[in-house]
Amino acid sequence: MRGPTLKDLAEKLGLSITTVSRALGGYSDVAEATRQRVLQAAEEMGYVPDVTARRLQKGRTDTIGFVIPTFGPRFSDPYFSELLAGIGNEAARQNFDLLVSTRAPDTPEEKQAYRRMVEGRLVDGLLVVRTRVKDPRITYLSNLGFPFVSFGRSDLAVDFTYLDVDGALGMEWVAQHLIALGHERVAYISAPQDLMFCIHRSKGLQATLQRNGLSLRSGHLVVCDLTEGGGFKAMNQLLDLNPRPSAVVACNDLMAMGAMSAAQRRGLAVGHDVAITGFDDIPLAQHAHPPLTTVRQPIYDIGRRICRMLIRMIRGEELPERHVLLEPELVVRESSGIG
Amino acid sequence: MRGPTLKDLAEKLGLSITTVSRALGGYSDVAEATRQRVLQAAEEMGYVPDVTARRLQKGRTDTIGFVIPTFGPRFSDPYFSELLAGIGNEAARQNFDLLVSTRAPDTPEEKQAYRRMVEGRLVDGLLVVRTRVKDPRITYLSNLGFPFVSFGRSDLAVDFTYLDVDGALGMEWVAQHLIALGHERVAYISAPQDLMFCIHRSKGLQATLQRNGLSLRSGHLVVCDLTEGGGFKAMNQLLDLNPRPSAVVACNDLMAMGAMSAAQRRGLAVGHDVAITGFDDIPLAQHAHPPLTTVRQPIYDIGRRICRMLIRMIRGEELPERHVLLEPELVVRESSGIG
DNA sequence: ATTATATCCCAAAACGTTTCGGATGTCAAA
DNA sequence: TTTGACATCCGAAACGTTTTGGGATATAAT
Repeated sequence: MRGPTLKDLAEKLGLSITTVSRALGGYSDVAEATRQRVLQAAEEMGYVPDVTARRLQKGRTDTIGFVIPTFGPRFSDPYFSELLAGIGNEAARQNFDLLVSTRAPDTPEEKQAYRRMVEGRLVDGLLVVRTRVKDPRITYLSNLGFPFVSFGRSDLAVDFTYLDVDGALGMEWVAQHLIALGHERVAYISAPQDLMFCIHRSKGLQATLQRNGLSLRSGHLVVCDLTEGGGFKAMNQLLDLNPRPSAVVACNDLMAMGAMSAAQRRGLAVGHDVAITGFDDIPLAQHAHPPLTTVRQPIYDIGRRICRMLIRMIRGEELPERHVLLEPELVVRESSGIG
Repeated sequence: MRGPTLKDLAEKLGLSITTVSRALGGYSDVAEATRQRVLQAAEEMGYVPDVTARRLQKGRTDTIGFVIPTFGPRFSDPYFSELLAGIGNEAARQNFDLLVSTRAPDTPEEKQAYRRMVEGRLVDGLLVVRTRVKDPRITYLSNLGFPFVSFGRSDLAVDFTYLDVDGALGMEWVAQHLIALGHERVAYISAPQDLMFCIHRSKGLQATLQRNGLSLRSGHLVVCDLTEGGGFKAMNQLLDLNPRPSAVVACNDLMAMGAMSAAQRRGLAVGHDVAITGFDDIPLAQHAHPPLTTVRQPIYDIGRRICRMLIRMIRGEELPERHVLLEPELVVRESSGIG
């Protein structure tokens, strides 16, 4: 059941382990004829090097780690599957393996997953996503000098390599769009405020409103989790207000979909009686009814890019930019107003 | 930067590597006092065993592999993130690591990913999902006798361990539901017919229609990929027909959402002018507009379960059932008819 | 004939564990 | 005093690679 080893090959060929190894490694100090013999025997016997042994010897794993922050038992987020596809494809392209762990954020289990990957030397570098205020993961990794790239900034004093999307700018566009449509009672469905991306988006929204003489009235900011269910509940709260908001900005698309659902269940026409916007532009946004106005960030590409940055870092290459801030793109569809 | 090894600990304590190792391993042939000394020193120096070295010695990896079949660059599927969460959480609970690869199905790259994991001895077992007709992955793994559990059956002669949801039964219920509502012109948006789950669903649908004197008319079966975009295009084709179908059954929820979108873009009221159903019951189905009639399968639990089965298998334990077939559940919402 | 230079090959160490088979010392029973 | 039993510890081998630092042989230059 277990495959042949270098030793088996060497014995069969009457060569030393060293020579077989070097032949396969393409070293120039083995005769071309021998090399061919080795190659052929390896092929015949179905030799595949034992990755574990190689890792132990080389002192590196050629593996990158990714701890996915999952919430609750039903973690169903199209956003993450797309990010994962980007990361996975890029890793494969560069001959890296990908070790994945799914853990609830800010728990001992999450901490343990990071420690295991880092201190157990399971991976050469880590990808950190959904950065949080005073993110302990970043402190931990920075202190150790362990290679990592984060998708999202932080409010810590330490300097680290990250890629982020300018959420404040995205929300500025959303706000301007809504203001241009004449909305004055704008409400905001926010994710928990310890998430950095949420903080940036909130700031962008509120700053732009204020610059235009508006603001979130009391009760017009409601916090919920990042799911359709959360958005649904939050929207119901908002619609109980009197007067109710004329426009509702959600922190991501999933929440926006939930919000639309809540409005529609009350008989309101989204895009008419109330404007709703999201953030992310997941593929479903385009096929929602009505199609969702949102802010696009290239999730798949982001996955590839942070993965590429990390691998460069691991290889010890100099990164062209250690801090990347992407401009998102406003995508206007019908949920924010028809006509 | 690299952490301390057993050797470092042993030197510091004036003990042998063996004793330190056995002390940490909780063996009874080391004095309690020594054990405490070792434990404390390990704690102080922040000793964490090198997982790679341990793997090489033990001859197993305590890792399970999972190759996610991804389509195209934008692979955004809530279904998979939920499945992954189930798998990941169960694996972690049992102290297994999870190695993930993302590859397009039926490509040389996919084959290579499997070979690497198996023959490179990177994992102790594999999870196979989205089984296909004459699935080469199953043939490959069966021939080698490599431990794996599949989510989905196959049409191969070989016997292997699987868990599946009875798609035929699910579709039977969908069909009966639509027939009870009086529909006679039922159309079907199918996924590529080399996917086993699709075959089962198709059969269930067609058999039930036939048993009731109905059938899919020509042009009423259209095949597309498993995305919203696919469903959207397929639905447009169906709506160009004259007479157009009065009910459209989609092979999964994502496609159903696309189909709804297409119908609505033509001014049709879903659930009124045309009935639409899905399959999976992703969380978004509930918050679609109108909410989507669909068939529920417990994706998260399935993830946990196949993972648990695989780990049992790896541990050499006897499985209570090698073939599990779950009954899905019809969830009637408004997209199939209002009133 | 001697020395230099390639060319081809290999033994042994190393990576950090776990485990097998003793080795040593102590103490009680014979 | 010897024997056995027990408690505690350790040296060395093993897992399968890669790499280091030569060694042997043949050919070419002096």
